[in-house]
Order: sequence, then C-alpha cells, then structure tokens
Amino acid sequence: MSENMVLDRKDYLIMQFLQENGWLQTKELSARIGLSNSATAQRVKLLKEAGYIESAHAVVQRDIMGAHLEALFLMELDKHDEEIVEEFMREIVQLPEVLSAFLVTGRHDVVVNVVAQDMLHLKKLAFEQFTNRPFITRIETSMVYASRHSRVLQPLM
Amino acid sequence: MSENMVLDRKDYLIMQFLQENGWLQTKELSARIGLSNSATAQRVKLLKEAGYIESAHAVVQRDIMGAHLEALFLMELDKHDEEIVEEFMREIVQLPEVLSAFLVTGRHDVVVNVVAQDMLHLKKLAFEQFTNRPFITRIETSMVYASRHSRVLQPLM
DNA sequence: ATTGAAAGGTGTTGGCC
DNA sequence: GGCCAACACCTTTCAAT
Repeated sequence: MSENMVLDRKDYLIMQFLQENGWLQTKELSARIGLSNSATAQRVKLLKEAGYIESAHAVVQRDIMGAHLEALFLMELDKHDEEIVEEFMREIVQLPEVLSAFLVTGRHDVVVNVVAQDMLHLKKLAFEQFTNRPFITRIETSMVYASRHSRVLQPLM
Repeated sequence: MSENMVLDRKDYLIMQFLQENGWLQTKELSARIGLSNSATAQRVKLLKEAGYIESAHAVVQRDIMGAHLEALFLMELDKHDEEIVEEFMREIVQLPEVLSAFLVTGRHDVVVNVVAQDMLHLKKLAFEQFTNRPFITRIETSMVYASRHSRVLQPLM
C-alpha cells in the first residue's frame, strides 16, 4: 500500500495544506478538502507511511537564537573526490551555524548558508571551519541583507 | 506576557525538539523535558503567542512534486533601488519553482534556489521569469548536485 | 509547577454503502 | 474507495493546591 500509491487531487491538497501549516488539525483539514474526519486521517497516515510526507519542523524566531547575521559562503574546492566532498557536506550541515549547503556546478563548488551572532563569530566560523580545510581553495563571503523562504513545494506538473 | 518573556533551558529544549519534529505530542515532549503535561502545553502556547515559535511546516518528497532538478540562479542587478528589489524578492518567492531567495553583498546581488521538472522547464523559468526583467543584468545558473538542510536552529550563545 | 477534571479532538477499527 | 459510529487515548484549559 505504500510503494505504488496513486495520488489524487485531495492527496496533493493535504500535502499543500500541511506544508503551509504543519499544525493543522484533522478536523480543519478534512473540512477544507471535503472529506470526513476518518477518511482524512487515513490519507494522512498513508502519505506519511509511503514517505511522501517526510517530516515536519517548527520554525523559530532567529534573534532569540542569537542568529543576528546571515551569510553565504561561496567556495571553490581543489579536488572533487566524491567521498571527501560528501563527508564535508554531511559534516558542515551539523554545525549549529549552518542552515543549508549546496554542491553545485559552475564558478563555485559549494554554497553554504550560515548564520552568526556577529562579525567576530562569522570570522571565526569561516576561518576555523572552512578556510581551515586543505581542499578548500577559496571562500567568498556574501553577507545576506534579506532572505525569503517558500515552505510550500507545489506540484510542478 | 508575550513581549518580555524570559526563556530558560526548558523553553530552548522545547523549541529544539519541535524544530526536529513538529509532530511531537505534548505527552512525549513533557516526558523529554521533565515537566508535567499541562505545564508543557502552557509553555508551548506562550512560546507561540510570543512569536518565538513562528510556524510549522510539513516537508514532502520532492520527486512526487515533479521537482527533479535543482539549481541556484546567481544574479546581478543593474540598479539597487530598494522598492524594486524588495518587490522582486516578494514576487519570485511566490513562484512555485522558487524555494528561497537571498539578497546579498559581493559579486552577486541576488541568489535564488529553484527546482524544476527538467532542463526545458528550468530554461523557461530562467528566461521568462528572470532574464526577462530589465534590471537583471546577468544570471549565472549553477546546477545543484546535492543539497542538505538543517531544520534546527540552535542557540548560538 | 502540579494535580485532577471537563470538554473536545484524534486515531483506529468494524460495519455499511 | 468513502462514510459513520464507537472507543480509548491525548490535548487543552481551568481551578485549586
């Protein structure tokens, strides 16, 4: 029942509403999509079991966490040995300051989105966690004036 | 009660656990932090009312949404008139293909994280929504091989 | 902060259309 | 498949300690 589940419009609606608001209750959700409470709960359960709904996460205010500055590190790597790069990506995303990391083609090789308390913190982060590593040949730091995030991925078809 | 709330370690624990798993129930949460059910529910309610916990969002599998490709658009703008740029940021993050957008200092001016079904889709997106606009002077498209996201913002102090 | 109670929501299951 | 009813469990809010 989980692998080859066929999704209809109501399943996509459920996923859209739960992306917009992860705290939406079954009662409200069922009212919106026009199904009974139990039918809706069933679908949500199946969508989770099938892995189509992966997880949910609360979003907290940044300042309360001391994240007053945001930046992008645009980095170039020396050797693109897959193992090293994959391990590097896994490692950095564990750092409390790292929000996301992208392994990319083009002028840069890795783009990392970080937060920091202040410039001193950012400097220490850059030097002690990145400049540090021998396979990183260059880091360009772009300060972020403003960032916006869409938390809802809609069907593109 | 909402503005100048003093947060203790248990409040930070609550926020950490709810960032890791937005579906955590009060019962489980209270057991983890060592408080009674109702005390925990109270704290969560206050944290939400104070705006420290802003929202929650389910995360869905990308392929099911047809998002098979990911890219970064690294863009340079002609004139940095604040109104135009702010409006531009607001607009693009509404597009279904745009996951996030960063207004930054440095070599680039705006970095946009997008998804697309395929190369044709990506090309149309780039040309019809970005290259299009008169104030965008250059776009560099970096394909994303892999991306990782931390959904938990820890206190940096 | 805790306990206990009341009211309402949840999630599951079984019977039925 | 969806619906309904029923049941056990959990949540939320309140007052009292």
